[in-house]
This record gives sequence, structure tokens and C-alpha cells, in this order.
Amino acid sequence: MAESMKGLKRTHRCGELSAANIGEKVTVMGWVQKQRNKGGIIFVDLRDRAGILQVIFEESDCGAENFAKAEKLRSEFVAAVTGRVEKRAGAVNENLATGQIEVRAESLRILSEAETPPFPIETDSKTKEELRLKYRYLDLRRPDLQRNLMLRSRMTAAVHAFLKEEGFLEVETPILNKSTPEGARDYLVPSRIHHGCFYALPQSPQIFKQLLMCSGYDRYFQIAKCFRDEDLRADRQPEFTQIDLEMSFVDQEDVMDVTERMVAKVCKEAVGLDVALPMKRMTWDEAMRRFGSDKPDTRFGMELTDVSDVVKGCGFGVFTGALEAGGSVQGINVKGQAEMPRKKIDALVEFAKGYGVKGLAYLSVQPDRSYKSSFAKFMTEEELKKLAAAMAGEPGDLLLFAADKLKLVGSVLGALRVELAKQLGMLDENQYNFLWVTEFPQFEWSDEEERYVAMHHPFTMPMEEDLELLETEPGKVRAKAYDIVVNGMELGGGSVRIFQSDVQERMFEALGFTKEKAHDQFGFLLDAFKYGVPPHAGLAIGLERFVMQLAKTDNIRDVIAFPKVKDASCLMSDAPGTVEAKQLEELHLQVTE
RNA sequence: GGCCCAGUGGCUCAGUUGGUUAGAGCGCCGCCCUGUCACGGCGGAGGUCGUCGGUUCGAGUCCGAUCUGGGUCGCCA
Repeated sequence: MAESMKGLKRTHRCGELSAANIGEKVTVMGWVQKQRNKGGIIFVDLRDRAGILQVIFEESDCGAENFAKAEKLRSEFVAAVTGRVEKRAGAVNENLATGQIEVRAESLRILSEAETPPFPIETDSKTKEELRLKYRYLDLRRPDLQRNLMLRSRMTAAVHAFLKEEGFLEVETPILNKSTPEGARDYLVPSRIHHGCFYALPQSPQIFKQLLMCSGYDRYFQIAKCFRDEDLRADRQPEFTQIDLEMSFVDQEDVMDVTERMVAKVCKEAVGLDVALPMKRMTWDEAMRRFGSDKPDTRFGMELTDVSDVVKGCGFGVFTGALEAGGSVQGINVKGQAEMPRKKIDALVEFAKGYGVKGLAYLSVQPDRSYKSSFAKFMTEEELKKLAAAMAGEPGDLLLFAADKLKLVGSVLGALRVELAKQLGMLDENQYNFLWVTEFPQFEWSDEEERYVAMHHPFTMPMEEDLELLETEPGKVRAKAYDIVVNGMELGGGSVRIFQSDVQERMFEALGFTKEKAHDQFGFLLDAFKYGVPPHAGLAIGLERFVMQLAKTDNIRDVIAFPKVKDASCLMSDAPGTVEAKQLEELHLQVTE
């Protein structure tokens, strides 16, 4: 039987009370975490999003009726308690923020009874995520998820405050757009009025924010919902949020400056983290060469070494074969791991195979400077020595090599060094290495489409000194594009945009767009640029990834209230669902099986 | 689409080389207990082992398929 809260007003959240409130009469409301009935005295832990508070019931204080009600309290009942804050007469609970005090109940109302939840509501839940996602509303009661969502809220509040201070204007852009097949797969929304026509949900507000620059809004930002119909990952959801911004009359440096000050401010305000500015920088080329990744984790070394020249002409066919095919041989030095058991190395080989290489070669330098190696028998002592020297291999080191196409070797070893760092406990979760990666290639060759595609997007400005290569050697053109990276995660990215129509036309041509196709898809943007467009540049930060970093979780679902699972469905609501035939009729759609 | 991992009472797990009525802790239910906070004591209920099929005298345990969830490669301008 649920009671009314009529006449009652909550005075504090449970977790907000402290020794400073001793003696005050308070009214708290929350969920029963636990009831401990000692017979003549009942303790109840009451929980809300601020924390847990112990309430004590004794018949002499609250009367027989309230005491009888307290006996009925079970987990997750919702209760309102009025009483006095007291210093605990019994032992202090060191594990509880409110552990020095308790509320001596004078009255109790049971606002809602509850069935026993299907899993315990507790920090560090051990329950399968599948079940927790089905009952997400219960999962969200857990303190760690509440902590994450409160952190997320503090972060967006800090973003708003900072950008407002910097003269940015918040403008909302449409959710219903036109599809542009370039890039990720769109979520489509059928039009009822226009038969056979579809809206697309935005993958980002890119074009609209550029138009806003065109319209003179100068500095824009938006905490923008974005949608991409691609497969999910631990850090990817079909709908996600970007801190999206764009600025006029600026160059790359201005965007990077505002962004890093914003990131630093958010880190400071949300979790008290000091971020050293300016952030470090690295060109894309250097990142790929040293770390095999465009988002390197620089918290540890184990950098890639190209030994192609060293092993040229050696007796090991795997190496020479890769080189003859135009590939590369590179290695990483796993310091002090010469004794790594064969089983563990085999597991690393399997890991590497997942990236498409046929295997890994290893060479361990023994304490007596002799070598143990998967390819020792194919090489002379002299060749082995040269190779170990090139890798700076000292006694006790394990050297791992991959030989294949350059791109593949980089991605395998790049992933391998991160995997090893994880396994060897080399990653300090309290260290935040922010890094700008700059000078991205303008284009990327697509084997599937057999043409160059934009690595960032088609409106990205090439670096001036590379403009002349646009027609002759597109693969060598570098872009005024930049990513902000932290601890091996791409936090966000942006670029300086093309604002000259002639450059834009050349860009479309390089991308294999016909004039008609370009105008069909982006005509309104190109037209807009005819009427006076300021030089502009911008960037977007993945909000969830940012929150994940500060929340120290590697699961994006931990920072989203109602996330989707791997197949983009929702275990709680069962979305997506079928619709009634009448709805389909109105949309002139048919479902074919 | 490929590869890898997991699926046993409400929750988390254990189940030896396939062998009699499938175990534990927590939770839940009942009774008792005035200082507990991983409360305690006594008693109790609850699963046929994700699903389907196969091998076998006999399968939670072996084989095949499939479903669900997770990770990853491809994909993600």
C-alpha cells in the first residue's frame, strides 16, 4: 500500500547530509538499499543519487505504527523519513560518506513498495550486462552509472560555460536532412508526403554549421546528436553526441587553441584534472611511422622500428618475400620479456593474424647474448646480430616482427604494442596524454570504389604547399585536418574548410564527382559560397569518448543512459520494432521478406 | 560477412577421464534478536544445466546446428 507524500517536502538528499547537519530536523526520501532488523531496533540504509544514509527506527521515537511499517521495508521500497540528524551513538562506518551520522526516524511513509529486483543494485555489479540492459532503469540506479551520468552532465555544463565565455553561439541544426551517400551509412526516414523520398538523420551537422558561418554567425557550437548506421564497437553507438563547433576568420591554430583550452577546462571542472597546455603535436606521418596508428597512445614506448633495410637479402624467406612484394619488415622491442612463455607468444601471433598478417616472427635476446628465435636457422649469426642491434635489443628483450604490406605491418604492430602494454600493466589510467595529430592525408585510396575518397570530408582544405599535387599526385596531398587524441583514443577531429569555389571544384574532381553529382548533393552549400563566405574552420569532439576517458571506462554504454546493444537494438524497449500496415501504407512502403 | 569468448536456481559461480536424488555463496520466504552497517541465529522454498538434433546403456559434461550477449577484423567521409 503506497502512501501519499502530501504535506511532506524533502529537505535534503540522503548523501548530502553531514556532521554539519547534526541536530537538524530533516525529511529525506529515497530507495531502501538495505534493512537490518535487530528486533527492537531497525536500521535502514536509504539511497538516492547523492549517496546512502542510515536511518534508525526505535519504537520509543517513532511510535508503534511507524515501527511496524519499518519492519515491512524491503529492498528498493521508496520511503520518506522525517527525523533528526544525530551523531552516531554506535560505531562510525568508514565506508560511507555519511558514516558519522544517522537520522533518528520520527515518522515513515512507504511511498512505493517494490518487487525484489532481478539483480542487486550495487556498485561494481557482477551481473551480466545483458540482464542489466533489459532492466536499464534498475541498472541506472547503481551508483557507478549515476556517477558517470552526473559526470557527463558536469562536462556538458562546463562546455556550455566555456564556449559562451569565448563568444560561441549555440544553434540547433535539423535532425531531418537529405542523405549524402559519401561517408557512413545513413539512417533513413521515409517521407509521408513525398512518395519514394527519404530524409536522413545527420551523421554530423557539418554542412549546416558551414552554412551558419556563411550566414555570419561567426562562432557556433552545438551539443549535437549524430547517427551512423554502421556496426557497433566498444566505443561506438549508432546514435551518439558531438561537441560540435565552427569558427569564422580563423585558421587551424585558432581552432586548436580554443579546443585545447576547452578540453582542459572541462577536465579541471569535472574531475579536477590539470591538463598541460599547449598539447603535444605530431604529424600523421610521424604517428604512423612511430606508432603504426593515427591515434597513438604515447603513455609508453615500444615504438615501431623499420628493419627493411637491415634484413634485405637475409636468408629468411618471409622477410625477403615481403620486401620483394614491395612490403615492409618492422618490429617492436618488448623490453625484459625474453622469457615470455611460448603459449603467450602463440596467443600474440593469433592476435596478429586477426589483422590479416600470416604470422609474427620473434627473436629473444638471452642473458648470455645468444638468440632464441623462430627464424634463427634461416639467418647467419651476423645477420641476427645486426637485426638485434637495429632493434636496440639488449639481453632480456623480446623482439617481435611483422612482414607484409606497409599498411598492414603498421596496423598489426600498432595494435600489438597496445595489447602488450595492456597485458604487461604498462598503462597508467591516471595519466592523460593529449596529442594533436596533424597533416592528415587529404585522400585515401578505396579498393572497393577504385578511387580516392576523402579521408576527412570533401570540404577539407588541402595544405597550401600541396595544392599543386591535387591533380598530379593526390595520394601525396596533405590536409589542414587535425585530430585530438588521448591515450590511444580519437577524441575528436576537425579541419580548415575550403571556402574558394575553384578549390572546391578541383576537390570534387579529384574525388571523382561529376559537376552534376556535386551540385545534386551539395548544391546549396556551393551556391551559398557564391554570396560571400568567410574563411572558416571547426572541429567536433565525441562527447561519449570524452566522458569515457574521465570516467575511466572503456565501455561506451557506461556513459549513455539508454544505449543500444551490438546489433543496434535496445534490450529494454525492443527497438527497432515492426509497425502497423496502416503506417506503411501512409508511407507508401512495403515490407518484403 | 569473418574470427574469438561466454550462456548451469533470482544473482555470481563450482561441477573431476560422460555414470546413482546437479552443489556453494549471496538473494528470497518464515521465526528470533535494541547498535547493526558483508549484521547474527534457526528453519525453508527454488534449477534438468540457452535451444534443437546427434553419439552412447547413460550427457551439464562429447559432436553438429542454432539463439542470445560481449570483444574484434571488415565497416565507421
